[in-house]
This record gives sequence, structure tokens and C-alpha cells, in this order.
Amino acid sequence: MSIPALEEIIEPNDQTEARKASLAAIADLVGNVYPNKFARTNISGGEDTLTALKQFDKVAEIEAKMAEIKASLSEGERPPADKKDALNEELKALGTVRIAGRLTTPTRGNFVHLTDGMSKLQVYANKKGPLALVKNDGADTIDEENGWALWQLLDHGDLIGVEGYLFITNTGEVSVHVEKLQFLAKAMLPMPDKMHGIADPELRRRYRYADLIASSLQVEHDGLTTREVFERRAKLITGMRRFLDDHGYIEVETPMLTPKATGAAATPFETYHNALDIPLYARIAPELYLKRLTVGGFEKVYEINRNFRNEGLSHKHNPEFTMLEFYCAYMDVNGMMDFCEELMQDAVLKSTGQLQASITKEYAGTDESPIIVDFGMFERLTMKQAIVRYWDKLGSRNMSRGTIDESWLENVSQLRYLATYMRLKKEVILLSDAFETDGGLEKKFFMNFLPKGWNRDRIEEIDKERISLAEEFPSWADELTFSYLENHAPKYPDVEAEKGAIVLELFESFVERFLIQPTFITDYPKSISPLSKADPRNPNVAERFELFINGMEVANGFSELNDPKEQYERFVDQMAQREGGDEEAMVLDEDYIRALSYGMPPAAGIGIGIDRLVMLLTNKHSIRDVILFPHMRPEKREGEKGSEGEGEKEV
RNA sequence: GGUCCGAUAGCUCAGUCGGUAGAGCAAAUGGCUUUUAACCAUUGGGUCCCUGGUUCGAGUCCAGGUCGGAUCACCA
Repeated sequence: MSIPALEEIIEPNDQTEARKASLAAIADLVGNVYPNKFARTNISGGEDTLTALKQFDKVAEIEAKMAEIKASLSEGERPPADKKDALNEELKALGTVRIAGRLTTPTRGNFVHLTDGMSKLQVYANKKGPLALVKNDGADTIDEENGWALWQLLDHGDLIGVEGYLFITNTGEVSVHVEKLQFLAKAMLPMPDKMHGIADPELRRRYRYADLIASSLQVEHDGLTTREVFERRAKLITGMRRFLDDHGYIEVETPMLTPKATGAAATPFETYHNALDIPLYARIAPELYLKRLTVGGFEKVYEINRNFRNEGLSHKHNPEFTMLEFYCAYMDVNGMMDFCEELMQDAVLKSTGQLQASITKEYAGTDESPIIVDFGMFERLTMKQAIVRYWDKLGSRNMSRGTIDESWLENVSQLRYLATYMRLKKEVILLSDAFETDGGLEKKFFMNFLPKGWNRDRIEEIDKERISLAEEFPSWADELTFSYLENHAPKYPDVEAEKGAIVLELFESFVERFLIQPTFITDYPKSISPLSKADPRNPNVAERFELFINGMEVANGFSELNDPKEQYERFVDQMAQREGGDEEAMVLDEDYIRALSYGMPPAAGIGIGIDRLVMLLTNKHSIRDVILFPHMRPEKREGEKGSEGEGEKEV
């Protein structure tokens, strides 16, 4: 691997060359251009960051007074000198301030703005002085002559420290009048566009640091600056942490590198420990470790951290994602839903200040008006109730057997029919288009699964004449269902497993996307929930829920299975499915069975996808916009080419 | 992996029917010096993503590729 030259990393252009030149000139004036520190003052009570000064009561008070004076003036009229002078006396009496920050405006003229990333504060320098520069020679030697010279060499984006006094301008903005100027660091690259920031989403994510600089210029993308997105994220997480702490939970950290990847159905990242000579896996879920801790007596325990899954990327999936997972002894799934609701409402309120989140683009992309997600009310539906409720939304009016109701979902024959219909529908055409072209769909239905003795040509003919196939052949559905099941249907160990699988498939395919408002879906098939207890009233149903918001799964919780024997058997089933080719089936964890054998209290647990929740609260449609450094393909450097030797001809 | 869309100056973007490569910002030089989104004047700045094709002539049309975005499938 060749080591790239500095010029390949920071490609020279007129901008960088100009900055190089100004840096050299600055070095002549100040010596070291990358000094080690700058001490800020504390007139505002703490360290004077720009934000602290902006928010300092006295400063706000004087700005308010000036605003009042200005309100009494006509357009373009300057405030009376005596009144302004009085305010400036008050400001000057506050004493000398020393502040530091990045130049957010080009440096032509007397005024520039400095930013600390959050706020901007105006800074003023006068050519006639007194304007000194502070040399970076370790002794802070003062050079009375060259302050203005240094001021003129500054570039947009440079970091400087200034010492001076506060004053207010005619337009009513409190500013610092610079008396001493110290150079702190150079921006060798030009700043992002001051109006648009970085527009290309790829570059925003790759060069997040520059994207964040644009935030300090108040550049917004879809309503929030990038910095605000991550401030909300931080507040949400702190809020959740505080809520859990206040309710007696203890925060722990469990292994990220594990000898077994289990606790969820997912493909792990694999790595290798040289000294131990064993493979290790990046964890796909902390679940089994946290439940070991409930065995050990941590009755309420949580972890907020990353999980890693070696699967596809999408607007909803990053290879590493943050999950809050917690467990509470002696609680069941219903208690957990109550608690989850409280926790989320509290955290959402702390993060955004309100319980409603506005989302401007609907999941299905059909409606332009924003959706308001209301965290004030969480609905609870069984999976079957949800299917019946939302089936109509699909406009599946042409079901040959009529309209579905909940009894269909108990009847294996009806379920098989629905499964056939659904699988073909998915195969044929994008979901959103499918219902525009029911005739075509039905035709494809026939073509793919033509029972014996049916004539292809006849079907083509009927289609040409645009006669509804369902009308022509009222019994088509049963014929096809039968044919499909004979030849194409997946095999299930028993009828209950088949029913469960089909109900889940119907739910995932057709219903999820319509769950916009917070909705707990309950009654998951036990067969797909190997770590969950059965419902005491129905052995085929797991005491499990998933929370859906805006069509996304945001949380997943259940009454935790704590019977070591049953857990062992469920793992064995999973291993059998693994043998059968299901790479995501769970792996048996012997030590976990041992832990359960010590006796685990009945408990409820939940995992909450933090990234997705942040997406909802910040109106972002891509998970990559709520992760500071999302996974990206490595940047490709262009192979070295001959230097640009094309002589430019004049004339 | 499928489908659709995109890539032009450091940045944000125009570029008509295929006929000399454009603007604003940023930069340089000079002026101005209590400005408020971007003061005034002048100047420099281009591998139009890559490769090939059609054509007298390609930023523009065609094919293939690279990278990215949206969306679908798997997954949380």
C-alpha cells in the first residue's frame, strides 16, 4: 500500500494556495501558528464561551434596552449618541473579555463573527487601533504595531482568540471591540457555502466535521441544523438514562466481542482473537448477558450501546446501531408496555419539548402534507386485529372469497389462500402499484401457478378482452391455492406453525407500513420468539410486543423465558432451523442455560432502537442522518495521473 | 441484487435544438471602514465522473462502467 502524499489528501487549488500564503505571512508575524492554549475570561460566571457571553443576563439586558430605543426610531435613523454611550459605559464596566472561536464570515472589513459551534458573536477591529497582536512565542509578547496586519491576513474559517471590551453597535448587536488579537489555528480548506452548507448528502456524512461547521452558520437541512439533530439525540439518550436511573435501574456494559453471536436473529460480524486462537463475533444483541445479570440480582438493569449486524444497508439500517435494552424483574409484558410508554413520553419531551413529532414525508410517499406522530397516545392491537383493520387500506377489494375478518386468520384454508395471494402479489409488482392493475395481477397469478389442464392461450385471450378473470372463473382462487400449495408453498412442521408464519407474513408485508401512530402490536407467534414466554391463555402465542411508529419497528419486548429446560428446547429447535439453512436462527448458548438454572426471576425486557427514534424526532428519513459517522464505502483515491502539464496558451 | 434519479469552477447551481463553458458565493488585487444574507471595482479559476460509440462537431445523443441518492426485497 502506497502512502499518499499530503497533496493527494489536500489537493492544491487556488483556495488552498492562497491560504498557504497567508499562513506563511502570519507565521512571520506571530511565530508558532498552532499555539497550545488560549485562556478565556469568566465575566459571565463560568468560562466565557461565545454562547455563555451571548446568554449572559447583563448582555441580554442591554440588547433589550437597545431594541427598545431602536423601536422608537424611524427607519434608517441612528440611535441617539447619548443613550448609546450610556449603554456602552455599562458594557465597558463589565471589564475585559477574552474569547475564542472560528471566523464564520469573510474577513473583509472591520466586522467578523466568531462561533463556538452554537452561537455567533460579532467582533470589531479598528485600523486606527489600538490593535495589538499577541505573539505565540510562549511569553505572549505584545506587538503593538502589527495587529491590523494580522487582521487582514485572516481567512474565513481561521480560529482566533481576542481580548477587548464589549460594546453595542448602532444596529443593536453586542460585539467585542478587539484590542489584542491572537492567532490560534488555520483553516487550510475553504469553509462550506455559507447559504447552503454542504448540499450533497454523501459529503455531509463523509465530512461531518464540515457539515457541523455549516451548522454554526445556521444552515438547515429539512428544518434542523445537523448540530441540532445530534443535540436532540443526546438529549433523548440522557433523558432515557435519567428516567431509568430515577426508577432504580442500574446501567451496565456487557461484552461487545463475544464467542457466540446470539440473542437475536441476525448475521454477525466475525473476527479473530490471535492469542486465544478463537473466532469472536461482534455482538448482535446484549440480551442474554443482561438476563444473566437479572439472575445475579440486578433486578432492574439496562445498557445503551451499539449492536452490530452484518446485513444490508438501507435508510433504516446501519451495520452498527444503538439500542437501549433493559430488563425488569417481576414485571410482565403488559407492565413493560406501560413503562415503555412512560419512558418514551418523558424522553421525547426532554428531547424536543413536545409530544408531537412532525414528519414531512409519508412512508409510502403518496402524501405531501406532514404527518403528526403523537407520542401522547399509544395504541395496542393484536397482530390479527391489525391485519383486519388495515386490510382495506390495501384496497384488496377483488378477493374472490369476499372480505376478510378475524375468523379468516384462525382458518388454515383461508390463511393459505391469503398467503398465496400475498406471495404472488409481492412477486408480481410493487405493492403500491399492485392494486391499480388487479386484472394483470390475476393474470400473472394464473400464469405462474397454472393448475393442470388449464389453457394458457385461453387466459391470454380473456386478458385481451379485459374480462375480469375472477368473474370468468369464480373458482380460480381455490384452484390456484391448491396448485400453489402442491408445488410452491414452504413446508411447516405443523399446522399451528404454518398459521403463525402466515399471519406474521401478512402482517409484515401488508400492515407494518400503515402503523403511523405509536402502536404496540401484541400476540406474536411463539415459533418466532425463542426467548419469550408463552401467553398463559394461549400456548401458541408469545407474550411479546413490538412498537411501530411511522411504519418502523422501534421497540421489541416480551415476558422473558426463564425456564432453562424450555429454553434449551427452543435453542435446539433454532439449531435445527439453522441446520435447515436458516442462517439467522439463534445459536445455543450453554452458559446461558446454566445461568437460567440458578433461577431467573420472572421478568420483562425490551429493546428500543435509538437511531430510529431519533429519526422520528428530527424528521430525518435516513438513519445515516442521525448517526454522526455512518458506514460509507471507502473513499476511492484516483490513481496518480500525469501532472497537468497542458501549457495554457495566451492570446 | 431490482427499478428510478443524479454527477458541470473550491461551494451552490444554470446550460435551450448537438455548434466558442455560464452565474452567484468563495479566492486574488485595489478601494471603503459601525457592517448585518453577499459594500464597490477589477482579475484568476474547468479532465463538464470514467471508457467507448454516433457525428464535420458531444457537457448535451447512444452503450458500458464508477460513485451517490431515493425506493423495493432481507433485517432492527
